[in-house]
Amino acid sequence: MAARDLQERIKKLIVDRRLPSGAPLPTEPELMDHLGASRNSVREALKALQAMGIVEIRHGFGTYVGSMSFAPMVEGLAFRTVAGHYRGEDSLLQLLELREAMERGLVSRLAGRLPEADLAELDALASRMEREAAEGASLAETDRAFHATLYRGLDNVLLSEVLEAFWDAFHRVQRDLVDVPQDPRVTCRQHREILDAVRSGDSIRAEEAIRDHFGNIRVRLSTTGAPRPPETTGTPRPPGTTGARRPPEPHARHNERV
Amino acid sequence: MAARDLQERIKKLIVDRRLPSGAPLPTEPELMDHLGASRNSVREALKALQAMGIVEIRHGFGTYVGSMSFAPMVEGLAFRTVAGHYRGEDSLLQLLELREAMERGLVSRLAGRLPEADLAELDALASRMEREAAEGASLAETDRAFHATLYRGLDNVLLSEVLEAFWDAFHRVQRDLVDVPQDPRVTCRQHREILDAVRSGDSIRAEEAIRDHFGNIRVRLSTTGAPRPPETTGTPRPPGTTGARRPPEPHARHNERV
DNA sequence: TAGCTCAGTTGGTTAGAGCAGCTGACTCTT
DNA sequence: AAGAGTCAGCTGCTCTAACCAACTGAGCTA
Repeated sequence: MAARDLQERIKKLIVDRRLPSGAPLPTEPELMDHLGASRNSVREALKALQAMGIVEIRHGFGTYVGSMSFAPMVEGLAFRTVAGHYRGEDSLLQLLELREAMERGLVSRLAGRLPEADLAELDALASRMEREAAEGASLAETDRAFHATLYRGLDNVLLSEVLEAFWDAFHRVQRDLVDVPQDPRVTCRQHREILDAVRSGDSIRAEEAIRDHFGNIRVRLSTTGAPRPPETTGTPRPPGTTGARRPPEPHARHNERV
Repeated sequence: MAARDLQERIKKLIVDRRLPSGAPLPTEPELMDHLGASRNSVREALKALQAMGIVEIRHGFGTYVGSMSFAPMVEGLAFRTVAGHYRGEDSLLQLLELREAMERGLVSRLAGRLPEADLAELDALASRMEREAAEGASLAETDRAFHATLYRGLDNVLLSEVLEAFWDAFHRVQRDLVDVPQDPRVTCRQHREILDAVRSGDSIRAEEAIRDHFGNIRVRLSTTGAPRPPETTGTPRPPGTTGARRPPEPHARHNERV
């Protein structure tokens, strides 16, 4: 009766007091008093809120209103993808398609509308990428910056963050799961093409450039083999005990909508 | 040193044992034993995982591998939007733009590719919406079903779920924050137009239909006034105590990337 | 003045007890 | 024998009390 409520009440407290990101929340004892719950329950509620990015906890320092970034979503998305991958689903490909769908829909909107400053920055990033490719260094960070800079011009923070979140989730999973045999030069050329297309203002061409880029990644994904299994440790729990517990049963979803 | 680790280790346990959604996890005492932590710490870790949708807890029954739905993301996204709205940001509009961007990018892909069965279902939904509009009933549920059915044909569960999550977040916030004076007949006509465009296979027209539809919602949003403030209860904490706590300071983001 | 130590704040962790929801088997009634 | 009610024994939930660990700022020391 209390637990779900506590989270709700803490959130209400943040909204009611108009606390901005980074503002200090009451301390645990104060919350115990204010909410009329034990320290334990308060902490569990805070932990859950922390997992949602709503609250930020700093040991020996205090709890604060979180930056509400999408870091937790990245976490959940990445795990979902990894778990699905090991179960033989094409979850990684689906994640890639999600990114592609968003970027394709967006790039046409900013073709020809990007200010010269952003274009110059993208130029610099493309050059850096080429240099890194020549040196055999990792392109990942530059690739991330390229995509982030590209969509910054949309002037929608939420959109940018969601895109970056998807990028993060995809790359984290990709790094952990598959060894991608990539040709850096192709990647560089495709980024150049995206940039050129956007600069020229040709939205059709820009969309095609994005499609080619993702098509390339897609091919790399599909060429790598089946999931590589991790070691299976631990003993599976013996299912034959009495009591309240009902074994396996892929239980019906609880997504009751009100 | 333990807490962050515990979550990680529980996740590893799920992956290593290949537990599918709905599979039972070890009980709290078993986890205490397996992880070498106290009950409290285990519970806090589980609460965090629950908030991320990775784990599902049923009182008096057991803990299970979660459905990994986007319900938690909806929660976080909705809260972020509400908080931003009350701080005077146009967070709700940004959320709407996010939905529009995705749907615009996707609808062109399925123009002309939808099987007749799906088109028939969409027809039925559009009719239902018209009936509801005539009766003065709420269109929300039918609207949700329409959009969900539309993108089901993409055969990408992740994509569908993300879209539905965005829809849910948007409507929950809209319902809580603003009173939208909507003309149901316009909404119905626009859905018909989307359906017709998709059926005809004209992807340009489909994209325009989506843009019109969202443009309509956008107008409705902007006509409503400023944020309606909630009551401000409770006393702001006195900042002048000594000790470890540092007052306000919009702290620097901790998004250190590794 | 520069540096250190220490007190007092913060959250982190552990332990033990009892409460609450659920199931399956047992018992009593019909 | 069939049905309903009860109870034991699982499950997770909440509370209390104590101690540990991170951090800051004031005051002491050199």
